[in-house]
Amino acid sequence: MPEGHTIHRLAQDYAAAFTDAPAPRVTSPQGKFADSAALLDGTPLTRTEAHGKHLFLGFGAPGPAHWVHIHLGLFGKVAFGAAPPPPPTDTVRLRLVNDTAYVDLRGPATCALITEPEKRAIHDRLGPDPLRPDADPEAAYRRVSRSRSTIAALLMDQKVIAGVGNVYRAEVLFRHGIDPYRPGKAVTPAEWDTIWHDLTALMREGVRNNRIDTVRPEHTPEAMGRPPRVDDHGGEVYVYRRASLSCHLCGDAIRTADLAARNLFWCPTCQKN
DNA sequence: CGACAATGAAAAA
DNA sequence: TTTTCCTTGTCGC
Repeated sequence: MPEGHTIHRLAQDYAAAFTDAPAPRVTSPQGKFADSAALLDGTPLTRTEAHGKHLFLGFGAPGPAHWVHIHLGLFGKVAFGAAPPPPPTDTVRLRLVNDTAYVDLRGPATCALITEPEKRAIHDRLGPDPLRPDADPEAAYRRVSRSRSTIAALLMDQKVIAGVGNVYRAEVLFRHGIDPYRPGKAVTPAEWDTIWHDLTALMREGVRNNRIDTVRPEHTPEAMGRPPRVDDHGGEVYVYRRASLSCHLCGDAIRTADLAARNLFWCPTCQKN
């Protein structure tokens, strides 16, 4: 379920299992990364880093000589386990194994060996990431406030803000009653400040729990006396994938539409601003 | 067993 | 704006 929180969590988990440890065996059973895997095999994993939905694994010390750039895309997945690993299936793009742990990467949109300058170029084309300490929310607002695109499209644009995906965009707009079709240039500085800081808090919690929860304590199923969620995306939400179900707050039907090539969900009654 | 959807984004047109 | 790529699970026949 790869939005930015997932990738930051993966950076932590890769580090916990493979840094400060003997160099892992690196393989690519699926084959597409085989040459690079052979090059890295036996080199220690020394750093891991996330920016938006991009994951970077640094091999070699001290400033990593090699970076593996991973992007999960829509359905890439990572699976950690205790050593010894099971025989790999033929879809495992990248496997790391040491004496205590293994990790398998399947179905990524990107898994490539890159250099430090290439890595820098990726950072340069990404907007600020609410989960990174170096993030500058003003840089994002400069783009938002100049754009005629809708706020819903801008939140999904990784050049504007990195790490927000379809769930966080729908949920943060609901939480602040903002009409997803409002043009970016009509978003006030105060509103952007609210959106940014709420995203920071929500996504930090997402990293901690490894899932997306956006429902305030007073609106949980227990607090509202309604049945718990039925959807299988993993967390408790207001509108995401709840098309035609009733809004938790006002009871009106949640709507859905295509926006920025994805399914948008919103409550037309609660999000009129 | 094929069709299809899914929290993404780049390339092609 | 449309097509393409990556994988897995589910649904319908």
